[in-house]
Amino acid sequence: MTTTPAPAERDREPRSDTADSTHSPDSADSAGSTDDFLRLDQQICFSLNAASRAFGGVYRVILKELGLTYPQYLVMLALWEHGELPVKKVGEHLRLDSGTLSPLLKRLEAAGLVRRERSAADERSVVVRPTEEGTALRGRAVRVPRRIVAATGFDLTEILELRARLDRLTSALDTALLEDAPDPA
Amino acid sequence: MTTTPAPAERDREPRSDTADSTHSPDSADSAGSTDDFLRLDQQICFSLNAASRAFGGVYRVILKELGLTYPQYLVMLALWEHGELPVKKVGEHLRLDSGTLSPLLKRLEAAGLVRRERSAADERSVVVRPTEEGTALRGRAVRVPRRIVAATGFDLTEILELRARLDRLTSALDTALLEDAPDPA
DNA sequence: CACAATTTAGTTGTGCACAACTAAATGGCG
DNA sequence: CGCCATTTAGTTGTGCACAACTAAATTGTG
Repeated sequence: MTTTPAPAERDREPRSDTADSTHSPDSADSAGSTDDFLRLDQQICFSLNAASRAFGGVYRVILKELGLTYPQYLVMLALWEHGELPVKKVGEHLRLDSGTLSPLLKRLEAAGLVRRERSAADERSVVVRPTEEGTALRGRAVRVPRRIVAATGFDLTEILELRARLDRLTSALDTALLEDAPDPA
Repeated sequence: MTTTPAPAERDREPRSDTADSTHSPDSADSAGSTDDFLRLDQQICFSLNAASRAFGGVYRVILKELGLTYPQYLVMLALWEHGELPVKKVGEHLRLDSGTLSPLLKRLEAAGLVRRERSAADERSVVVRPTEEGTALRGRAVRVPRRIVAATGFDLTEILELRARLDRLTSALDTALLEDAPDPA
């Protein structure tokens, strides 16, 4: 118990200037009005991040018995759905690039769940397909989503609504990123 | 675009591969329901994850001019709010353990933004406090949240609602984890 | 007081995310 | 045909997340 002296910061009161989005962010300290926005528990991304990691913990426990990590599980989901995919397509489905996928797929291959082979038609492409063992794993994975949903305590309607909202958020953020950091040259 | 021969396996209803002993009893209301749950685009965690990483991209661009990563920014937020904190408390605020924080704080210290010193009262504890430079950075960080909010395209009401929902989700997941995980018999 | 249990940071090892880069194959174009 | 821009995976390096562990200080209890 650290017996912190509690150095008497200013009282942080949830000021009701919240909708004051047009207020100029100019002057230096501005310790009053914009203060609230800097509070940790006001940050949407923090809540998002925390939820994502909380999910990670639950998935870690549940997927342990399948011998998968969560990203590996996502790859297997994509393969179960599509049968086989070039690395490129896997990356599109999962929003991951080869820097993440190459070692991940190598681990899945080492675990005997997928095989990777260069496409004959296009030697640049590497096609990933589940092995028999990988396909068999699907039977054991079927119960995972239900257990996850149960852990959230949300009903299906609420989940669908949240999902829609998050997808819209992701789109907006992607768009903002493209508008802000272009280098079209 | 790889001119995939389109293996025509789009429609899969492989009920036969689930010959395991433990038959899922509950619900099982309609045909194909289990199948749908395994679809990638049905997974709430995937949407959450994607949103979290999309945020990461936006923060990366915005925080670059402050020389901070997102987790480093969160630490600075906590320090700006509380003045100084032992590592333990930082971890509680951010839901991070020492395995993550120790190297992160070391990098912040190397950047000259914080100092770390052993508490005299309790030699186990290490107190983190912002340097003058670290405190000064706050002035430049003040406008970050507004830019983030702008990038989402959400209004404040919607953000608050989403945040509340996510926090509730995180609580539920944490609870489920505590109930499920420990069985040290 | 002695000493075991707990608390607190730190270290090590594994895996993911992503930027920046390399290498090889492909396709377009003169 | 020869050449070059593009596409596709892979590699390297940095940083975060977390489990499992260590070391040291502190606390509780007899």
